[in-house]
Amino acid sequence: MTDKPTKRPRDAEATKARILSAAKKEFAKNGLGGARVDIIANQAKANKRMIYHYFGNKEDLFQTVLEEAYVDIRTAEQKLELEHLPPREALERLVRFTWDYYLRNPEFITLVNSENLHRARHLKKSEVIEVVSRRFVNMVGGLLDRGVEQGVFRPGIDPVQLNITIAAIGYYYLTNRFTGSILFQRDLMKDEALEERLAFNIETILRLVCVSR
Amino acid sequence: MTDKPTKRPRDAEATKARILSAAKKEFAKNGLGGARVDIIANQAKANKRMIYHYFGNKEDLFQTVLEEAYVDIRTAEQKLELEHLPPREALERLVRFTWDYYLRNPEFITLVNSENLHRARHLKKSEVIEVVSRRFVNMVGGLLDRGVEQGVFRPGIDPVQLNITIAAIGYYYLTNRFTGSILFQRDLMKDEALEERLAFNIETILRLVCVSR
Amino acid sequence: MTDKPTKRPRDAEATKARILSAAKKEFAKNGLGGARVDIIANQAKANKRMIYHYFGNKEDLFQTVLEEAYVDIRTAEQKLELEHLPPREALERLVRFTWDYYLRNPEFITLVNSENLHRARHLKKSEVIEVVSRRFVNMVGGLLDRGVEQGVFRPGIDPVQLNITIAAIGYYYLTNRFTGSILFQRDLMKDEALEERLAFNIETILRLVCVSR
Amino acid sequence: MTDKPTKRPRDAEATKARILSAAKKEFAKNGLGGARVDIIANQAKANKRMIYHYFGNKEDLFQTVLEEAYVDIRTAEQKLELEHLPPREALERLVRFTWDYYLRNPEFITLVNSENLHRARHLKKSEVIEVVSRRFVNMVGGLLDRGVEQGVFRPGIDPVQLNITIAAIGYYYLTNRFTGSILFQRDLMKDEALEERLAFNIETILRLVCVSR
DNA sequence: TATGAATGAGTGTTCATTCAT
DNA sequence: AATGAATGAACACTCATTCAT
Repeated sequence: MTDKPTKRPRDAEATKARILSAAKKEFAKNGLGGARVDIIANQAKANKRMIYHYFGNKEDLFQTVLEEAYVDIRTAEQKLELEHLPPREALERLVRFTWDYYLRNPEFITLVNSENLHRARHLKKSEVIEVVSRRFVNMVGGLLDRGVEQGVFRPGIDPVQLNITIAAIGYYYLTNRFTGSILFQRDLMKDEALEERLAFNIETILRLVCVSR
Repeated sequence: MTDKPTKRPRDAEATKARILSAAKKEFAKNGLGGARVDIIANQAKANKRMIYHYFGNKEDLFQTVLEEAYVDIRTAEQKLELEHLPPREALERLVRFTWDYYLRNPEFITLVNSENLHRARHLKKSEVIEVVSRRFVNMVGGLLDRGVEQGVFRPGIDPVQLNITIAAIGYYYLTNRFTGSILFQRDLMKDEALEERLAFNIETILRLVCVSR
Repeated sequence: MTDKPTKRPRDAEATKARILSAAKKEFAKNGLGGARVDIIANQAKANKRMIYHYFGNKEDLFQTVLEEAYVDIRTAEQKLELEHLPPREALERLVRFTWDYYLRNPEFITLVNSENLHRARHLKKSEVIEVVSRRFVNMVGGLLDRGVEQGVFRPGIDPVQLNITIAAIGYYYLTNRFTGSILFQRDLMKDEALEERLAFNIETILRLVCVSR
Repeated sequence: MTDKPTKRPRDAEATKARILSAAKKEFAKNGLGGARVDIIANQAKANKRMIYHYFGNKEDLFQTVLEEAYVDIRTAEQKLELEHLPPREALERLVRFTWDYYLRNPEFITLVNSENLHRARHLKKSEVIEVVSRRFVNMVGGLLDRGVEQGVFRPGIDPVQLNITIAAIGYYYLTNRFTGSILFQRDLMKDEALEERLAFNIETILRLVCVSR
């Protein structure tokens, strides 16, 4: 705070951050195998050597990018403060958030796809993941319990299955938007289509979870 | 059709078939970019040169594999004969079929993922796809109409959104089974888990479509 | 023998031979680590890809070169037909041969040096080596026995130690010819120096092995 | 010598020494080409930049290490005080010393090998080497003269050839211990083997030099 | 004196594709 | 119809060395 609080010597942190950002983009665009280290280096306005210096190798860089992506979404979810909303609103908010997050962070989806193509080889080695994941499941579990208590949610719903379903109905639509647009011969990404889909997804989840009255 | 119905120049057709089969496997396992032409040739017990002879190049081979995959699933769907079942049973059957098909043909999912990573570049060039797709949407649309007519389905449901949702809840679970198993710390692929998921998916769709009574 | 007895299709064997020859040169000149695959390919008038096709990788190529070098010298030794000479002449012939071989095949020395720098990592994996080596030790052992029998060689000499010594006094002189020429301030490689050294070596071995009379 | 006998700018000298020691190890292990500047810096607990500051570049560092190695062995040899021993004992002592020195300073051998691979490029530029070398040859020459005078050594032996032979029979055995152990299928480095070899070497030299009586 | 950041030119290796038979 | 040989462009990764502080 005294002398040079912000400026670091030749700014290693900034370089690392630029590399990570460029890597996320490139991995998202082309997958782990298709991504090019040269391109990452250029986009980061860094030297290829720096990537190996800071991140070891391409796979370790991918792992770091992936971990960061998971931590980011889980962190954002924690900020939703669902506890302060009535269960139904909270649930709707979660569906809406999930959809919006995927929409605004399309890299997340591609990274996850790539990781699954590689059988989660990198996530297996990660240590940060479990913690953030567990907290998330508990959050949804708590919401479900609260809803049941108040008589607005059906009892007996598995929070893991619900989580998966909420993710699925957004994720699938977006990851398969290219083939989908051809198969169904409509532009799945135009604004009205996106709004329509979100509404459909909210309806799907509410009908699944809420007691019919 | 008329000339030589039984006796084809057997070797050529067989070689093509072996190449296609090996290619589907390899593309599914490693994606378009990660697949190796050498490996396809070896697995097909064919010569690398044959691949180029019959299919032009790697991308064209991928396109052929992809088209075949879509034709296969659409053909199987047509055989369901949903028209002969009551709407509710027909809908459940469709959900069940979709799930089973993905489960038994995991290559389909990976091929589609790969194609979307490449922004449906190959599907765009395909001509066979539109036909089979349209027929499929009509089938589901017809089912919805019949269900509404009989008073068991809610009116106003978009068959495309429904299709996407039915696919999504199965597809997402299976394509993300590796990361999912780590995130949720359970084996998503053991028998009970699979049965449980199918039941959950049927419930999701029925609650979405059927009138609550 | 009928149609095209000598010419092979696009001559894979010739290419392999050219690669091996170029590799021997390059490895001898620069050691395993210092050798450049590019240079080997160029010198062999072959493509770099061919090296990997035929030999796997750089290390395997080195192993092949090394094995060939050992087989070559052991084969040449077998052709000496020491059995047909009186023991003393046979022994002298062996010393002379060893010296000449090192002199005419300087790559052999450098290859062996390089392999020892790498702790014989490649030779350990070789299967051909043991056979040819054993035959060689037996040859010298037989010669010693014969000399003892005839009363011209001292008894109790270990053939392995003798082998090593015969090799050592030639090998060391030649492998260290560069530093030696500076240290001793004479050109160790001029003709007279070479002749003088050979004579010295013969004297060394004969005095070591023969009975003094 | 006079000015600041005890208190040197300690850190600088210590850093240089640590670098030299680490460099000797690394060069001995991997040769000039295979040695890594990073590793030397790390092992020396110094900064890579220091190496360039104190020694110019990698090759100059190698030259310094090499010179030091030669000075060390020549210095040790001078301490033998062969003049105070009877010729035969003095000669045996020299053979024994040479063997022991190689055994206890294996880096020396590898450094010399590496330098010869590079055609003594660095030694050529050195100025200290000639002095120490000449003194050494003179020492052996003096010993030979003394032995001849006393009637125990044969006349006419070239001290340079003798030097080379004494070195050769130890050096070769040790530098080729890895390939040798495989070729001869015995562990050349176990204690008995080493003792046996030393005895054999002493015998070889004594028979070569001493008059047969 | 000392150090972490940064780089350009390589280095082994891989791959889709074409050539010659 | 089928095949082994050959290639050029690219790719992940490395290294000695210099820059900036």
